[in-house]
Amino acid sequence: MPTSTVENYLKQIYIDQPTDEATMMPMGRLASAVGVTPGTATAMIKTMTESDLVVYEPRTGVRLSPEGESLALQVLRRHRLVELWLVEILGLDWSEVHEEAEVLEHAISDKVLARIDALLGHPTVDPHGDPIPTADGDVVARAHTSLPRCETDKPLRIVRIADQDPEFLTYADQNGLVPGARLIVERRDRIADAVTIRVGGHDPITLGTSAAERLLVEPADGQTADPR
Amino acid sequence: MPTSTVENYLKQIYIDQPTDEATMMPMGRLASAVGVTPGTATAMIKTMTESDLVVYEPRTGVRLSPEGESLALQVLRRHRLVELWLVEILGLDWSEVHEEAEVLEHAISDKVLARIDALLGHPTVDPHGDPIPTADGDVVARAHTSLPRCETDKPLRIVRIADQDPEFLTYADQNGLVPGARLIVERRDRIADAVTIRVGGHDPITLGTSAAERLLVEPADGQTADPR
DNA sequence: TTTCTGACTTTGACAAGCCAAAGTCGCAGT
DNA sequence: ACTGCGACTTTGGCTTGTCAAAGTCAGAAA
Repeated sequence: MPTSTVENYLKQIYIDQPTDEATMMPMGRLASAVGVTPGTATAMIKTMTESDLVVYEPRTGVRLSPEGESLALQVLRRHRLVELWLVEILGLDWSEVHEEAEVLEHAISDKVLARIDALLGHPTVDPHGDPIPTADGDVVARAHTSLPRCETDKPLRIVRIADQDPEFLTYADQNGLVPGARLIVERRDRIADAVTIRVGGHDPITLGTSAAERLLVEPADGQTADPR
Repeated sequence: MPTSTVENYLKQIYIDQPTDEATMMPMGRLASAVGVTPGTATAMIKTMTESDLVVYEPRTGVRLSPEGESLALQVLRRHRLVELWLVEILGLDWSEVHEEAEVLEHAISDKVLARIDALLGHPTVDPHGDPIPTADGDVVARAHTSLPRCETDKPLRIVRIADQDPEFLTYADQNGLVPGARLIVERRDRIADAVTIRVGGHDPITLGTSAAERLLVEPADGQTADPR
């Protein structure tokens, strides 16, 4: 059984994969993702290499082995199911559940997880729209586009908010920017580096591109199922 | 914040208090309760003395300080609420929840605990009949008698099963020996060191005194409230 | 091509917990 | 009062995970 420290390293490496390339994560980035000094990360990754959880190339970076990826997916599954449980059943605010889940994900047994999964009706996405890996490690990712890359004046629906920062999430929530919400891009301004959108009945909002990038959307022409 | 190791030591010291005497727990017993060697316990208790969580007298034993007791009660509250949640909401078997709760009790935040408490309707006893301390550290213990000390032929009700061993609990469950169940003592046999009881509609069962001691009961003359 | 710089690795040290084994104490029994 | 033995404490050592600081490398800049 991996320790919870090892689980965290695995999770961070997995999350860092931008698409699904077999690309290497630089040690510096891993270190700051996990919240340790680079030296610590190097040491940890070396021992994880012994257990065949990762592939490590000095001065290049680190990548998950198949076993490592499978473990990372289990951790992610626990994390996201717990988040959803906290929101749906216990009624916590979606902006604050990430922290809680961060601890709980290392304490939940398979048996309890299975019950929670059933209680929630075998959901496929967490409160932020992130996909929940299945018990056998499949991730059914929804196709989506980052907001700044969308055409203007087309109906869109938010699939996912790719940020865990409570401040950002609270802001999003207050402006109706939750998974499932419908919106259109009114204007894109390259010079101001901003995107103006209109959500449901609300007034238009203007977001900087870097914030807008964290909103992932899909076309909302017909009546596609709500992601939750 | 105390580590989960410290929380476990505190919990074991608290649980060991037979009644509510300010008596000392011998180090040997603490060590085996926590599952470490005596030397480890001595070392740990010394550092806990520094933080004023316990009062330690070399070669005599250890006792909780007021701060220690308050912390122990918080841990116990988490443990027992989690146990009840596992049984009532997730539908796990009461014989197996102790192990699960042992881990979860160190991972649940106050906020989540409060939600679970509310979800369960602010319960006062866990699935084994053990009292759940209130958020501010009060324990409302139900008066009870150990089965072998009861009169024969009087109606009794099980208040509590003072054992966490899954095997014993499964046996108890299969024989209807759950908190709230009614029974009468048919016979006590000093020589055979046994007690014969009859539970509800079941056939009579004969238990050794040491097993019967773990069943705590109260008189069931009138219609007292069910402990759950 | 050489140098410089920033990213990475190595090294030494530390804290928390733990064990095994040696040392010490107190009390029951003579 | 003395002796033994069992319970307790001490000592030395191990593992995991961490940091700080010194050392090294590779690629950008010259």
